[in-house]
Amino acid sequence: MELHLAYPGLFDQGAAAQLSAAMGTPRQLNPRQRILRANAAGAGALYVQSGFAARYRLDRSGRRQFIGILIPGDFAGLSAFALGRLDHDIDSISSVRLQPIGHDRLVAMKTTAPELLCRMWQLTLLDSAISRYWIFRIGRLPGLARIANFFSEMLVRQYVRGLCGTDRFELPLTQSDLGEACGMTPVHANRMIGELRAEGICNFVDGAVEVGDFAALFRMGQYSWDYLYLPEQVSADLRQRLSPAAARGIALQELR
Amino acid sequence: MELHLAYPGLFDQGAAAQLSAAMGTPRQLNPRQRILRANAAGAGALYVQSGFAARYRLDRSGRRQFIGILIPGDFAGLSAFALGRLDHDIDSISSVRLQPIGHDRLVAMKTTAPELLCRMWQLTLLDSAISRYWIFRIGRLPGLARIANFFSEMLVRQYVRGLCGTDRFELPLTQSDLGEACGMTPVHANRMIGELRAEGICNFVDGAVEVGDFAALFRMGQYSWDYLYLPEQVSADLRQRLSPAAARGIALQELR
DNA sequence: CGCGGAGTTGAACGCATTCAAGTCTTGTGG
DNA sequence: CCACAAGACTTGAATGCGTTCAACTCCGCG
Repeated sequence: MELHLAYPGLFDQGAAAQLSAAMGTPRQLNPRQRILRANAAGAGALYVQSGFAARYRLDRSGRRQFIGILIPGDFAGLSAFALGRLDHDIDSISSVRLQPIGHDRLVAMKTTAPELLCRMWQLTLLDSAISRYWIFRIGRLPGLARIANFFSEMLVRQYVRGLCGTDRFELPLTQSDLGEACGMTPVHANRMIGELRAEGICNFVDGAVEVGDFAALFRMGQYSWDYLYLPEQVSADLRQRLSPAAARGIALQELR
Repeated sequence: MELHLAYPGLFDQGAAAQLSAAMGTPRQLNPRQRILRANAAGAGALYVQSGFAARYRLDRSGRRQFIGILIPGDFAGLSAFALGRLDHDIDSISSVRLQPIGHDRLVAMKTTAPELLCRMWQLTLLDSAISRYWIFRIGRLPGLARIANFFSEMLVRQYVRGLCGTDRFELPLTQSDLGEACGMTPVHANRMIGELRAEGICNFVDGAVEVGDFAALFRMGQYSWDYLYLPEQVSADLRQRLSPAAARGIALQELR
């Protein structure tokens, strides 16, 4: 089974094989299904083999705020394993194929493969870094930049796992979902998308984003991927694709 | 050395003693000093013995977005230990007393005290849960509720460590800081504070919050502390203080 | 054929920002 | 001791970004 080159820099060949061996039989979920419920007791982790899912919290009147997106190669429920329960809900967005790693298998790793468990810790820390970046995005950036920044993250996270190129990537969200992810109304999300389209930066249509101008997208969103802890080689590749000029030695500070 | 009953439910007497023993000599920092710099190589962790600090990221024009507040009993730099570097800056807000736990001490724990390291993992997951809740707060709540919700978190996190009662707590932020924490301008933060004061809910003055109406504060902010993973006993105590009626068997659904 | 969900667009409203001017406190130097 | 500068807080007024409400199109599906 393929691990999507999961988590560049974190898992080597051997670790991926070990992980793969620990996984149970996959289960398939339809779009818009509950994957994990808040407060549910932790019971192992779920590896997202394909499809997209969303972590979210509800406000008093029942409206959702996305607090994270799971893409192929992510784990759901790792924190519930370590903390005993989950503090938020997770729903599938598109059809999703999940592979469980039983609670006992994870416990067993403590003795049989401690450094694998250490990698799991790092995964949860990566999630944490991503959450912090979401705070920055929603707290500091105006609407247009917020969408561009969000798209940028979705692009990079998929790109570094070999799930897409730099000119197009899957994003099976509705415009309402997009609003819930970026802390704005669906109507406003729609308008911001329209603006990005009008400027030729990208086009969000049919559950995917067609990227017209890679560099402009990142610039518009003030995007920086430092928080994703990519290995230098991967980061350099991205920098080079973002700006071939920089690869020829011309420094572009603002792109870091 | 006192550990502030740190992290209710996570550390028992023995673990606290072990932790305490691993700590180096404290260092004192003035307000508004850099504690850790983004991209700095990880070098152990810093226990916050007293004082307040803020994690933040800068936007392109140099304005800060707070992505977390460190209160006494928190650790700074734990994630940098596990991931190798830090993705954000940390500054002191007030005077801060920090006690370092060297990188080597942490590494040594892998073999000498693995379950202590496991608790450290849980701490980082708690941080992660708090970050997610910040996304919810900033993404979904209108200005007034945002402030109330933020105050509520600061109250609960300090209360459960025995750092305050329910009628007043330290919060040595300026109104500008408050704005940076809640994703709004200082001017607007000022107005929201004024409204809370006018309604008799709380008064933010001289680096502390005087709580006029505990329950109203939480209600106004739609606050729920489920994400803090408090032990049931602690949570029950809070519930009881929040609403003595509930303790007499009258269910109040909206309070979680 | 009609329904419902997703997307689009217009117009009015309002929350939050911006700009600006002012007070108050604190610390520093004359 | 007072003068002054700087930072924190406060307040008013104008502006504008984003929400809300509403109507309409498009499309897939029963």
